[in-house]
Amino acid sequence: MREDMPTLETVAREAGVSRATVSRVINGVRNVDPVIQEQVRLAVERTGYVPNRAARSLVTRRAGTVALVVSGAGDDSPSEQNAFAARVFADPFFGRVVSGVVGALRPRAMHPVLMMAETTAAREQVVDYLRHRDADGALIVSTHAADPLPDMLAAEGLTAVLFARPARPAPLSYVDLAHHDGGRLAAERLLSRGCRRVATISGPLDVPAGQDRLAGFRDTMARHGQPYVPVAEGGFTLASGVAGMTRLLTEHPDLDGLFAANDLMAQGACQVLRERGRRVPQDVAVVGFDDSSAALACRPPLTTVRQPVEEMAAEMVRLLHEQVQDGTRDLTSRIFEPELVVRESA
Amino acid sequence: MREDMPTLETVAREAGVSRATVSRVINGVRNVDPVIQEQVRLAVERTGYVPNRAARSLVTRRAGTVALVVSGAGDDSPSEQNAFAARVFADPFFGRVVSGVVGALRPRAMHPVLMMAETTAAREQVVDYLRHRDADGALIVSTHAADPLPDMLAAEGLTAVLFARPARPAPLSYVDLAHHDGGRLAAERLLSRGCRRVATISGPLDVPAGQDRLAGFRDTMARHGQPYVPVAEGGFTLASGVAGMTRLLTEHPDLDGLFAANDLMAQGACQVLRERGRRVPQDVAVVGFDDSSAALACRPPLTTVRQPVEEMAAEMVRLLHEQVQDGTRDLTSRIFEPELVVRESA
DNA sequence: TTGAAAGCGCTAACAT
DNA sequence: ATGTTAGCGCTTTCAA
Repeated sequence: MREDMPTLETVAREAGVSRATVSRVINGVRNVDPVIQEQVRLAVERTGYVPNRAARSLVTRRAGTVALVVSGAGDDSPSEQNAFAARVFADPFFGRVVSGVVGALRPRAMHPVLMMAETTAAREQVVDYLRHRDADGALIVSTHAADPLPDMLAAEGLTAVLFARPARPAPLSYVDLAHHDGGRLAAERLLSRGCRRVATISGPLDVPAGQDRLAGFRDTMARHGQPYVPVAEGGFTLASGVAGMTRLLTEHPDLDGLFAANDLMAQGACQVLRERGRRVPQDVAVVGFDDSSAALACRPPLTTVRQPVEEMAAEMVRLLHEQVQDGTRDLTSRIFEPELVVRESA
Repeated sequence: MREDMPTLETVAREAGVSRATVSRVINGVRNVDPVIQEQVRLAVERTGYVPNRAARSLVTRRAGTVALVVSGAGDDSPSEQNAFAARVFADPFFGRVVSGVVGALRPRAMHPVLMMAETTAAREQVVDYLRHRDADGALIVSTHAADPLPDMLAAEGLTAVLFARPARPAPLSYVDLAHHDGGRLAAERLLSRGCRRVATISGPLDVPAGQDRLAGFRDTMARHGQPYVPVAEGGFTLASGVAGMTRLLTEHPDLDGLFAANDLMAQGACQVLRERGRRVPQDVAVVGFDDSSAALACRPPLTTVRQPVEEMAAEMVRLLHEQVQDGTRDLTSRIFEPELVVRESA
C-alpha cells in the first residue's frame, strides 16, 4: 500500500494554483476559470489524487455514509446475537431491500454501513454511531413490533427513515405499502376463482403489516358474503407457514382457498398441501404476498401480491438524503400501492 | 441533532487536565495516574463525550471500517446492476456470511461497509474506496470465476481476504473449505445407503468449489466401483437444480441417488423428483451441500454436507484484522473441514 | 506522568 | 476568479 498518497497540496503545486482552487474544482464549485479547471483536472490525473474522506468529513461534518440497520427486539442473551443476520437474510425480502438501497446510494456517493441491532448493546451502538455522526442518518428495517430502536432514535432527534410504519407511533419518516389494499387484492383473486371456503395465514398481528393485510383480506371477504375467515397467525417464516397450514387443514379439511400474508409462508403452505394430497390450485388456490424469489421457488409458482421493495428502499434513500442535505427533519411518509401478480397457484 | 457535541477539549477542561491526557485515557495508553484516569472517566460521563471518528481517522490513518464486497463478473449493462444484490441474497449462504462477519467485527469496533461490485464501474469504485483508505481492508465474496476484482486488488497491493480460493490464483489471503472432502462425504453417504445408480448436479465447473466437490464425489464413487457418474452442471441456483434434475431423470430414469453441490440445487431437485413421482429418499436419496436454511426448507429436510460459513466468515475478519493491525500483507489461508449432517433425504 | 504544540488533509470564510 | 488563512477534533512527538 502506497504511503505517499498525494494530497490537495500535491495537486495544487502540480497545477500551479492554490489548494483552495483545487478544492473548488474537485467539489464542482462555480466561479473557476475553465482553463484552470482543466489544468487542475490534469494535475489530478497525473498525481492520482483522491480526496481523503476523513479530512473532508472532519470539516464538512458529513460522514458520507448511512447506517443500514436491521433491528429486532431481542435482549442480550447470547443466543440472540448469533444467527440473527442469517435468520433475517433467509427471507429474500432483505436482499431486495439491500438491492434498492445500494442502487439508490450509489449515485449519491454514499455508502451503507451494515448494522445488525438485535441486542440491547447493539442498539446502543447504533445510537452512538449516529450521535457521533459516524453516519449521516439511518435506514431502519425493523423486524419486530416491540423493537425499541425507533423510539430511541426519535428521542435522540436522529435522522432516520423506516421501512414500514412502526408498531408504536414514532416521529420518524417512513415508506410503506398499502397493506390493506394488498389484502383486498388477494381476496378478490380468490373470490374471482370461485373459492367458497377460504382461510388465511396472517402475519404477526402485532405489526401493522400483519394487521392491515389481514384486515384488508377479511373486509373484502365479508363484503362478498364470507364474513367468517379462519385465521392462523404466522410469523412470516416458512416454518410458521407449515404450522399454520397444518392447523387450518386439520380444522377445515374442506377449504379451497388460502391467503398467506407472505410468500415464504405460502411456500410452506404449499408444501403441506401437497403432502396432504391437495392440488394447488385445483383443490386449494393459494395467494402469497411480496412477490419475492420465494414466489418463484415455490411449486407451483405463486400468484402473489407484489410489494415493490426495491423502489420502496430507493425511496427511503431519497427521503433520508433529502433530510441530510437540507438539514431538515420534517416527517414524511410515502405509501406504495401493491399489485396482483398472477402465476399458477391461484 | 445537537450541535454542541463535546470534544476532547470540553472533557479536558471539565477534568482539569490537558487534551493529551484525556486522549491517553480514552485510548487506554499506559502511564496515566489512576486518580486522573478516574477524573477523566467521570468527565467523559458528565459531558457525554464520544470521540469523533473522522478526526481520529485523519491522524491515525485508520478508517475503522472494512469493505464487505460481494462481487460478480458483470459488465456495465444496466440489467446487471439491478437485481444483483437481490439475486445474491436469495441464497441463504450470504446471510450466514454477513452473520459471521458482523459478529466478528463487533468486538473489534469495526464496521462493514456493504459494497456490491457487479459492474466495471462498481469494481473501480471498490478499488478507489480502498486506495483512499476509506476502509482499512476488504472482505471479498466473489460469485464468479471470471471476476476481475481479486486481481485488481492484488495489483494495487490492497489488503483483502477472500471467501474461497479465487478461480485464477491471486496473491491474496483466503479462507476456504476442503471441498474435495465434502464431495467424499456425500459419496460415502450414498454408498452406505446402498445406492447403485448415482448422479450429481455439480456447481459451476469454472470455480474451485464446483470442481473440487465434483472431484471428491467422483473419486470416491470410482474407488467404490462406480467409475461412471452422470453429471449435470448447475449454477448453485434453485432453477439450475430443477433443470439439472429434469435432464438427469430423463437420461437416467432409474437413478437412485443424487448429490447436489449445494442445498439450493438439491431443493430444486427434490421438487422435480416429487413431481415425477419419485419418493425421497426411498426411490432416490439426495445429499445437498452447505447446510443452509434451504436444507431445512426443503421437503424432505436435506441430508447435507455442512460448510461452517459463519466460522469461516469470522476467520476472514480475524485474518484481515491481523493484517491491518500489523501492517503486514503476508498471505495466509485457512481451510475448514466439512461435516455430514444427516436428516431425511438420504 | 503530564502538558504544549504540531500537524493529519480538507473546506470555507475572508481578502484580494 | 483566486489566494490566504483559520480551523475541524484528534493523536503524538517532544519537553518538562
